[in-house]
Amino acid sequence: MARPTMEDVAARAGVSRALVSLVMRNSPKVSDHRRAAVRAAAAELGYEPHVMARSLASRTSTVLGVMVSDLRNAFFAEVVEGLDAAAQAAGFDLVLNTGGRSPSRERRALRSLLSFRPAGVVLLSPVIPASAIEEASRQCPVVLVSRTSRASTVDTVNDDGEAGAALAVDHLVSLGHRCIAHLDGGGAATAAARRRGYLRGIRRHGLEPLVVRSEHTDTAGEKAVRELLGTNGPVPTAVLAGNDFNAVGAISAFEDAGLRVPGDVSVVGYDNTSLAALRHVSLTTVDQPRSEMGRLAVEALLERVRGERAEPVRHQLHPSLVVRSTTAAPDPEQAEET
Amino acid sequence: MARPTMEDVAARAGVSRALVSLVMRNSPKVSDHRRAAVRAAAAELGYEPHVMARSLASRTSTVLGVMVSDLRNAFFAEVVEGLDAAAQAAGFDLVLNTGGRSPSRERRALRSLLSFRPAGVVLLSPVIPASAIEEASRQCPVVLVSRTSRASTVDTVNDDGEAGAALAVDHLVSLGHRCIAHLDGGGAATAAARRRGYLRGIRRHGLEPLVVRSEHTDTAGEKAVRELLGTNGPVPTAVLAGNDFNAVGAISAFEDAGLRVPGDVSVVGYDNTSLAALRHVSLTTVDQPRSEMGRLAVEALLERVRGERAEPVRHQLHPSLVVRSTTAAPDPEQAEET
DNA sequence: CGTATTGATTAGAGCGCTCTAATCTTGTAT
DNA sequence: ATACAAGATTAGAGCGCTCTAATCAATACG
Repeated sequence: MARPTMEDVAARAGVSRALVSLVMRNSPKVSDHRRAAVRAAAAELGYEPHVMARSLASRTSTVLGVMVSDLRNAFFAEVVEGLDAAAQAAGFDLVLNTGGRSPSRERRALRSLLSFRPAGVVLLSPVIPASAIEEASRQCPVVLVSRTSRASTVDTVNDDGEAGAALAVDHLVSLGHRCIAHLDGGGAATAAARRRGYLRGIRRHGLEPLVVRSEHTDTAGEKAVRELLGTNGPVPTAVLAGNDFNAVGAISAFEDAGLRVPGDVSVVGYDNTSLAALRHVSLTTVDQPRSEMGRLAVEALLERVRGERAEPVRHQLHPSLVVRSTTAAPDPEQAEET
Repeated sequence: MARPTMEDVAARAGVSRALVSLVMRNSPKVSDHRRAAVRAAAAELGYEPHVMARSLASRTSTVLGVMVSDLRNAFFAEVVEGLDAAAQAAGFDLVLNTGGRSPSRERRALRSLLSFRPAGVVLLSPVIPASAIEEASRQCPVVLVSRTSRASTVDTVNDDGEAGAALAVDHLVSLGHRCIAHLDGGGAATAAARRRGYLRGIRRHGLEPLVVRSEHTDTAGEKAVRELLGTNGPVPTAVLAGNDFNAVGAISAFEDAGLRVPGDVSVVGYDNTSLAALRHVSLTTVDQPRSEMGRLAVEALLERVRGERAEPVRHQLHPSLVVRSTTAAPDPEQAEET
């Protein structure tokens, strides 16, 4: 298992270690003759440079640390795919951790990532306090995805949740809905913007807002809808869920209660995860360009690494509405009742 | 951004670099007095050891390379969570890559992982040829998840797909089904075992097998069912899909054709991904213990690393059936027709 | 024919750490 | 006091690489 070193290659090719180093880094100042000899020797030995040794010697890193709060959430998994694609293209590698939405675990995970002296760190929807993030940003560039920051040392990549939620409201209103509820994402980092967008949209159309506190899970969505149906207030003809999972839970609860989606009630999700795209679910939802977000996060990091930029950048991506089969014009009868 | 080194801590604490090294590694042979001084100095400077330098000097690695063919597939994402948990517990970090089911990309990804001189490598359902895997296993321990191998240098972690599929068939038969089709997973690594289990189960009950070629995606599941319904052969009263995605696609197609699940036709998935657990989907499926698989993969690697074992280990996990709402006794009328 | 000049190659120090072997302190027995 | 373990501390080499500065070879020029 002892792999060959640069020294071995040098000996075999009959040159110095330094020359092998130049060849491995594709330096132009090597004669074709020697280059070929080194290449051949390396191939015969199956030699590949040791990234850690390289990193140590060159005082640079090709590692990007990634802390993902929960990989099981398809949204994050897809952002990670985007990160990976961009990183591979730029010759970087990802060191990945999960934080499980627990501040202490996240702190440990972040510490672990930083001990690699990475070129940069991506935090996907972290729950640790801003101070911990700023502290990390003193060690290397940090970019936040799905979380905002005011620190001038950290970049952010978010979708414009306010615009996205407003988009969904506009869609529902244009279908004829007048009573539209929002299942709030509770403590989730993205929840506040979505709620603001919902409220803004509703008020612009002169309607009454109805916000039900929930969470970004399907069971929470179910529970919220049960509560909604249990009150003696008006039953909305449409619901904007906090995210896709929440929406799917809401749909379940409606169907359990004998209401058809979209016949009796329309449901809109948020994120456009692969779940929403399944024909069986076919959820109308707001798309966040996830791989694009991953790409931008890597790009932001590399700009800092290369010293091309010192001021923070706040990427705010334009969400778009994806209309599928869970929204339709409201049932005329029911609409009259309201 | 220049982080403190061991030298800085040593100077501040008034001791040698070697002593700081001992403290950082929790060596017992350091006096309490000095230990406290070093700890204090490290804390004041915000010092954390540089894992790469440590790795280089100690000739050991705390890195585990992970190549995942597709993170978007919840199954893999969940195995990665299991890997992460086990790795963190053992003080290891994951370097993660995706191969996108493309042999050339996978090769590159694997090469990239190996250049870290990792303690071991986990390959999740790789598509590269066995020879490439064996070659890698000469560099460091390799464990395969969801793929088999005969090489004595590589370990494997798989569920017993044959048993799992047979389990599903038994369940359907016990409900009274006599005509049970299987949507084959096509080229997927796990497909063959599942097909074998299906055939074995079907024959043991003296039934006629009906295998439809498909893929492990929801669109393929839909397509396969459309084909099934288009033929003038018997329409099965139950279907064992290749995996959960495939099952969800199949359900869509049945419902589009006016058949109710499970009223007219029962559907069983495979994997028990989070998708299946969603109440809205509530799919009867065969559970693979994903995080356990991740844990076992890490364990196998560490056993090799510690030299505790040289012979290959073939973990074959017992799948279990999770009965939800997509299976029921067949409609008596339709059963008579058959 | 000597001397710049350019391009190709290499020696050697050093990245931040670990690890072995040597050195320095103690405490204890004599 | 004196010797000697046992424990605590440190010097120094080295992990596999990069990078600067120096060396060497080959051509060009007056």
